Amino acid sequence: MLCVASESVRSRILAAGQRITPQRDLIAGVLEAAEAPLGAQELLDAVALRDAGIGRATVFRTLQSLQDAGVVQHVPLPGDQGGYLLCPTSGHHHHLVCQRCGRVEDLLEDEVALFVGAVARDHGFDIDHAGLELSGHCSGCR
Amino acid sequence: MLCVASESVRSRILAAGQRITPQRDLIAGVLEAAEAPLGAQELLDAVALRDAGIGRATVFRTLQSLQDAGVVQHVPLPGDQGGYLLCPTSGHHHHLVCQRCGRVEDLLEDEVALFVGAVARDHGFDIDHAGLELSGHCSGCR
DNA sequence: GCGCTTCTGATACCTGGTATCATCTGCTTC
DNA sequence: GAAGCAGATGATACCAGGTATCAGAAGCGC
Ligand SMILES: [Zn+2]
Ligand SMILES: [Zn+2]
Ligand SMILES: [Zn+2]
Ligand SMILES: [Zn+2]
Repeated sequence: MLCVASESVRSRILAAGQRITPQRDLIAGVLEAAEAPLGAQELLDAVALRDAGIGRATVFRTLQSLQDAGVVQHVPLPGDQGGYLLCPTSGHHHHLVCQRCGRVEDLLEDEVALFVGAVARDHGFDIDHAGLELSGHCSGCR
Repeated sequence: MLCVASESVRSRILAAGQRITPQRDLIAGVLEAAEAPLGAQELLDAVALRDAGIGRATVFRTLQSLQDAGVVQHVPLPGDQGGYLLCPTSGHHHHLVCQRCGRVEDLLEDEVALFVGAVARDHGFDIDHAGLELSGHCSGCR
């Protein structure tokens, strides 16, 4: 099989008990090569460009599989529906996105945990889900 | 006109330069009476229950108007598309939602600003948009 | 290679939301 | 209180993102 995704991504897919198929390999490869989170339509287009035979449903199913495997995260963005991002690190974490160049940085989860803990304390809540969508302009785009 | 929304909500709509119509009054009233954020379908149903003549487009347009007027906020929720919430305070702020009873509390914006400022400093970003989606269980539902 | 299990593509469908446009109505002015 | 106009409404069609179904195809462990 012609490999499109990196070996590490392929092994993360396998580790989640999922099969490597040419479709998954290609879709993961497209996401891995992207500089910024890809929106649904962007991803569909980019995939169709490389193999027009891949069905719409397969793309969305693969996205779901990759999210389940912790390889891909959906990042909400202000205004639109957000995009999909292939992160080198597995597990739940949060992102800071540059609105101009699309550059993405992972937040320091310690800092996030500190904030969430403080909110939980102040409000007497058990917080078991935090979605953070931070965006702005990076040092280069300011 | 039979008033459904409170006088304060009506005056906030007027203050934003928008007209009071029976439809807006009713939709705002439904949101004002809700205990928890209403999803799109829930709102459509609740509105249709009170006046079946109100069109789908009007409901969504009114939601947009109320958001523009700062009267309603869209709150993202884990899993689904989130819901619409009529807040007593205008302006951009964030929410903490109980997943069980739907209870909503406003976050202390000072605390949010502190966190966002720390992230901005650490990453060298200008952060100009922060969407926070915190949810968990309140003291009563724990 | 074999076979089980999973995956795929086509298609139809669903939800949330927007565009269009002819008609109607809240609000201001007189 | 009536007139007139900007702005709102409802019907309808449309769009994007995403899911359900199902017959057929193909990955992987043996
Ligand atoms: Zn990441
Ligand atoms: Zn940038
Ligand atoms: Zn609020
Ligand atoms: Zn609760």
